[in-house]
Amino acid sequence: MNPGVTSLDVARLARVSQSAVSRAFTPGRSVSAETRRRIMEAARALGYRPNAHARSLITGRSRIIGLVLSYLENLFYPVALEALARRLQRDGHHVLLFVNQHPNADDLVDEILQYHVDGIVLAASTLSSGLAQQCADAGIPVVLFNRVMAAGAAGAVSSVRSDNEGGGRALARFLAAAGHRRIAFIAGNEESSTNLERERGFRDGLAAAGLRIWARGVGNYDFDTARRAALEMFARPADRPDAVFVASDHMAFAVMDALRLELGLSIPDQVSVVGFDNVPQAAWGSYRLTTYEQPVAPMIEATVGLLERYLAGAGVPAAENVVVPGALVVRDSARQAPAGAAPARAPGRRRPPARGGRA
Amino acid sequence: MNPGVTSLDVARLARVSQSAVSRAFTPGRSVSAETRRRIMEAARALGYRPNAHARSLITGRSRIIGLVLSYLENLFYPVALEALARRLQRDGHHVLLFVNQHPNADDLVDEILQYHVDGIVLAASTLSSGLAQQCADAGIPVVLFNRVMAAGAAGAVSSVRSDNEGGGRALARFLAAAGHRRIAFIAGNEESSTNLERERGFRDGLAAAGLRIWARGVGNYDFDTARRAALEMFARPADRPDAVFVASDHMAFAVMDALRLELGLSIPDQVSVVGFDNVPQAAWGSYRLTTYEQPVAPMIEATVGLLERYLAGAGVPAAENVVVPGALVVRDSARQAPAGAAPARAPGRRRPPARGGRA
DNA sequence: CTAGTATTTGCATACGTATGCAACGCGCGC
DNA sequence: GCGCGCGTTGCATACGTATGCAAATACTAG
Repeated sequence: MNPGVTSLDVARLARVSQSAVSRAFTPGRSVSAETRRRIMEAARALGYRPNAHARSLITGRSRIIGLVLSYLENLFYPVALEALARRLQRDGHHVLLFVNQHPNADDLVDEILQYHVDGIVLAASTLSSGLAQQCADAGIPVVLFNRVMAAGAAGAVSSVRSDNEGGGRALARFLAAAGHRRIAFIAGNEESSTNLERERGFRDGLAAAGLRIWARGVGNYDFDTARRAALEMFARPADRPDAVFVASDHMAFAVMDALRLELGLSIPDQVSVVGFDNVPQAAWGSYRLTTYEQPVAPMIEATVGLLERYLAGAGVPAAENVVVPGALVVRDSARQAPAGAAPARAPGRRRPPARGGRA
Repeated sequence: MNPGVTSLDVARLARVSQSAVSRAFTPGRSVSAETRRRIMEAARALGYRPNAHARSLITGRSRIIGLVLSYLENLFYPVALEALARRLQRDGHHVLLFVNQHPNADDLVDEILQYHVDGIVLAASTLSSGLAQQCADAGIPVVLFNRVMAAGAAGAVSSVRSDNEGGGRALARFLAAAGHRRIAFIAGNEESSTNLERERGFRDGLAAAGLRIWARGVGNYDFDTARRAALEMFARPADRPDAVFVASDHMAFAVMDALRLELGLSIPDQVSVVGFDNVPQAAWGSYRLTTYEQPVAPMIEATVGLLERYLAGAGVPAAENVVVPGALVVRDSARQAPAGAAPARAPGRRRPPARGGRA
């Protein structure tokens, strides 16, 4: 029966002081080998485990990272969540989950701060900036994952994201090189930084090829909204786009289904579709989606790196905005440039993901 | 600056005792309206929030539920996770996440117990039973989600699952009624209770129609393993199955892709495919998978209900095994019985999910 | 107006651990 | 042999809150 057994009980059994027990369980504290052995033996006999709450009450660190997210149906987030939890666990940290219910964002701040988390990861492309700012004001390091703050409100809020703008540009170049001329765009949440950056890069890339966006719809990062946007966009055969960039893979699947099954279009013969994220499903046979990869592992590594740097040095250093480079992943959902004209088809693995620079 | 401001600071500013502050923040404690107002005002002015760790040190409740899972790529788990977190948040609880790294299951127990969680939800169809037992021995209520313990080790471990056996039986009946005769099965993890129950129900259902499993493969609940199992199973055209039940939707997608795109088979004309779970993707146009729904909302409700009953009454009552009824969801991935012969096609919503009985 | 009760408040202590400080023992070099 | 320094150990206290108990206050009935 574990609860109730305290460091004092262990101390009594091992015939040492309570402090000794505490020190035995704190790496880097000075305890003789013999004493430690006796203590550990007693601890095992009693089934003792240090009480994390008492511990964090003293030390001021909870070894808990708060994670805020809002929409798990887009596989990008579960995958990132799993990677983050695994990575933090390696260093003895753990993830406390907060799901963002829209109306009461303030309550959420309250709840997070009560737990005195060591850091906060905000992983939701759509999220009130106020939340981040409030937490940062409370002196807790905040890392935005897959998102940046609006330019004005700098604050002590860091961010990690992939190269959304570069990705958008690469996709535009890819579509243009394949000879597409009527290229459409289906946006995610129009106010989200991810969408703004991807769209900007995409427009830039098109402009470089002397093109503009042919048609534009809004999918709001939601499966069914994206489906309806696609149906509307492709309603009139006359001025139908011949390619479409959908701002997330998750929406791109909806678009592909709508085009193929509801409108009877053939992909990529009649229309090319490209997405963004490279979630696992993008590799599935039914989609084989050409997309821009957000490299989860390096992004998580950067996120944890930022957090741990904060934890090591007391006080919150200046905010950093890390941009992790992604990579174009070419599959079969989009027509390709005639051989020799454009970037070659990447057959297997893409270039290895590297640690990002700063903005 | 929130950290550092304590109930004592609030007390001083509001000219009351620290106890009064504590009571003002504990619902149900006796404080006069006027005092509470003054306290809350002072608290707001200082940006005070009660320290959850100090609180749980005293009360013995952390308002934290530990959640253990291992594989988030199957959307069933993210969806359940989101529902669980949302539901718990409503009552002021939160989810602390533990990802099961296989080798060191014992370390995991240690980590969980250190946080003195109020309860544990084990949501992974494949997981060492020892973990559950150890936590239960420590006096913490454990609920297995989508899983039961092997018959022998009863213990104080409760469980919530859907009607796997009934689901398997329903799917068998459905396939048999449609006139299939060479009906195959692709298993998940062969030792998992979910797979055992689904397979047993399926065999029963086939037997009732005078049939047996025509061919059997193992997908281990993994996408690519399932794909390979399907390719092998359908390799020889001569004795090819005409229908296959895949033990989870996640694997069923792999199977459908393999059959259609790698073997050129037409679904459901040449072969019917049915799955289990009814994850969101099963409704997507490319799959339109006929499957048996595990009703997430009622399952979560039952899970939280069990936990809260434990928390209300001190001590852990007897273990309960809740079985939530599911429902067949008929779509287009499987041939249907000729009209009038078998259960009619369900066009829209299925019957509303209901609270389960006990086993 | 008084006695009695219900409600509110403060005091003191406890929860389980970490840590500064002083005391102690040991080994080393001179 | 002595003094010095280093590695261990115990003592005492602090972290921020909840709560039993007694004192004080407000309220009701007679």
